[in-house]
Amino acid sequence: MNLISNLKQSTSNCIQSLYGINITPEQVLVNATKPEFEGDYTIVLFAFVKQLGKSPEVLGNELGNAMLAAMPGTITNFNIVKGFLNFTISNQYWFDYIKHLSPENLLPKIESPRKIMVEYSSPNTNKPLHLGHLRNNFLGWSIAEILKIQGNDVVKTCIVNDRGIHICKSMIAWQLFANGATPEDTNQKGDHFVGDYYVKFNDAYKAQVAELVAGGMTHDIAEKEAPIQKGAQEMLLKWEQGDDATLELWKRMNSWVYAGFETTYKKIGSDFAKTYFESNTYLLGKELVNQGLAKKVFYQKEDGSVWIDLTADGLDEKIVRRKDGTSVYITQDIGLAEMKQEEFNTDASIYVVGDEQNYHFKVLKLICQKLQLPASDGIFHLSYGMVELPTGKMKSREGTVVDADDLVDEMINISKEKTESLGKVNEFTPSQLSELYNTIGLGALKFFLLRVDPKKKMIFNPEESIDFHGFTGPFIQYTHARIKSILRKTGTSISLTNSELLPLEKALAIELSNFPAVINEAAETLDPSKVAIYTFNLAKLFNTFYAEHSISNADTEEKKQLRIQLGILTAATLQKGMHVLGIAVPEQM
RNA sequence: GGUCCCGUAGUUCAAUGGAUAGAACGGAUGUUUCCUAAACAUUAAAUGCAGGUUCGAUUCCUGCCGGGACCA
Repeated sequence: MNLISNLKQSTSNCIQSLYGINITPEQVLVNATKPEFEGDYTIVLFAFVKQLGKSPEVLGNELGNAMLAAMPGTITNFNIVKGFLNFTISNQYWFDYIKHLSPENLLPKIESPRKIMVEYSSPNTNKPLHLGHLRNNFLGWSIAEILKIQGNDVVKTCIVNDRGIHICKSMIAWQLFANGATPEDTNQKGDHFVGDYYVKFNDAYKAQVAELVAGGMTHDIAEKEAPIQKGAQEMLLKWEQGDDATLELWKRMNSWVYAGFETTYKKIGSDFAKTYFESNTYLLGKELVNQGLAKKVFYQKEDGSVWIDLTADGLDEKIVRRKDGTSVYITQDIGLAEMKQEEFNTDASIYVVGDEQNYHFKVLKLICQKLQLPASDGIFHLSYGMVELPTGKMKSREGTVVDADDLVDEMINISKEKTESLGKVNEFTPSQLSELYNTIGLGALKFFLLRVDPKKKMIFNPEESIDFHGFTGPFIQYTHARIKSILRKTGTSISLTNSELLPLEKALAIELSNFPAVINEAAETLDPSKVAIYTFNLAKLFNTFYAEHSISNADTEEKKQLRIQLGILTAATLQKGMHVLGIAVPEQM
């Protein structure tokens, strides 16, 4: 049990034995003591003052003395300022703490691991990945790793939206404008190649609409009558009828896209235990709709369309099957939920999907619950905010998207220039250099996107490149590399003897001890930014320590040993923290 | 029309109802005979507006103003 839990439990026990009143450990608020006051941890007394009918001073004294007796050797002193009871923790406690900590036991495994699915990425096959997808990919991967490092069994999955009208748009544009060209001919990445035809479709479509409007047609009708739009719709119909030529073209173009995606996924580190394709799953939901009709979860209107009434749950009525019998988006998701559950039988299923779909997922979960699908209570929508440009939302049709591959390449380039200008790794081989540039460039990008609370929308300014200084990935990578550089010189076999910790040494010990709680909180709230902020604070604290105290030239041998141990533990904690963010830390940079 | 989310230094982000609202970038000023200056130190700078609940509100409630998303 960690110190903070002990303090809470002990406070609860002491209040029980002093006053006979039951306060649960969870009700006890323990904070780190503010630097301007004496002490390490603070218990906020105000919460109990009224219930216990004591003044904060009297309560503080009685509780303080009882705690002193309850945790001998750990608590050495206490003081009371207003309603705050500050405890000083013994030097011996912290010394023993870091003595027994090692890179192998930084994180205790949780007692009751669960099997959890994380679905993320979810690309469309009509265009390449953009900045928004990067946030999704990094978040999904990180959440999965955070849950995994706790000891859970995690399955990463991906659903590819590989069918529908948007795919047909790229297909028809290719037929019309490509003259049979392929990605190989044009030396282009397949996803970009196909994406270009999606853009070409929209350009042609706009031109045709404008022409029709000029000829006297209203805008609304022109949008429906534009020949290229009609062509796309006919193509969709043919696809659904299983027309051979259409299916062949569809498979061919999708295969180009998958090759492109694979390159990008490999580069950014996304991986999946299983990839689902909507073209394989979209029919399944229909059967569940029939079952739902039989169970009277759904009802049919006169025109034949099928609905669910969610007004009792504070939502609207929602269509689940069109009058022509075709499935809607949510029907497919019901089918997919069932399919995943059958295959993996997980306790929980986390969907990493943008917050524009909040309503959709509320409905999905409710429907699954009402259909009594297994584990539908475990459905959780990890809703993240959009990445916006200073000018507003990114729109692929208007060419205002920040392309994922371009951005990744740019970041790697900047890290190359920066590294070269510093000239610290001149002895690296070309392949080591290239790996380092990747590590740093991607580290900067991933950290930038993960350091913000996922729920909040974030703004990305393409005019200003992502920083390599301050609250950034490279800052932490640098701190790690510097520690490793020291450890290469001092060696890492050490023997610790008792010594009095200096304030910065103690501060490091306390910060290191917070790591498990941070991981647990990040897992509970599904928020990697907690880990990002923690690793930054730890690195910053170590840098302050580094500037203040020498490790290899410490005054005494026992100090040197102690500081080497702090270095080992800090480096290992930074490495683990960054790992769950998908960021590698170099030995040298 | 209905539902939901968001307004914190110049900018991008923090702050389970707790002490004097933290960081980073940008601005100003310093630090390299000594373990990597992608670093460290000092400094100026903010809770949209008006009420309410509370010992205590950036946080909870109401209204307003401003931005965004979704449903039909």
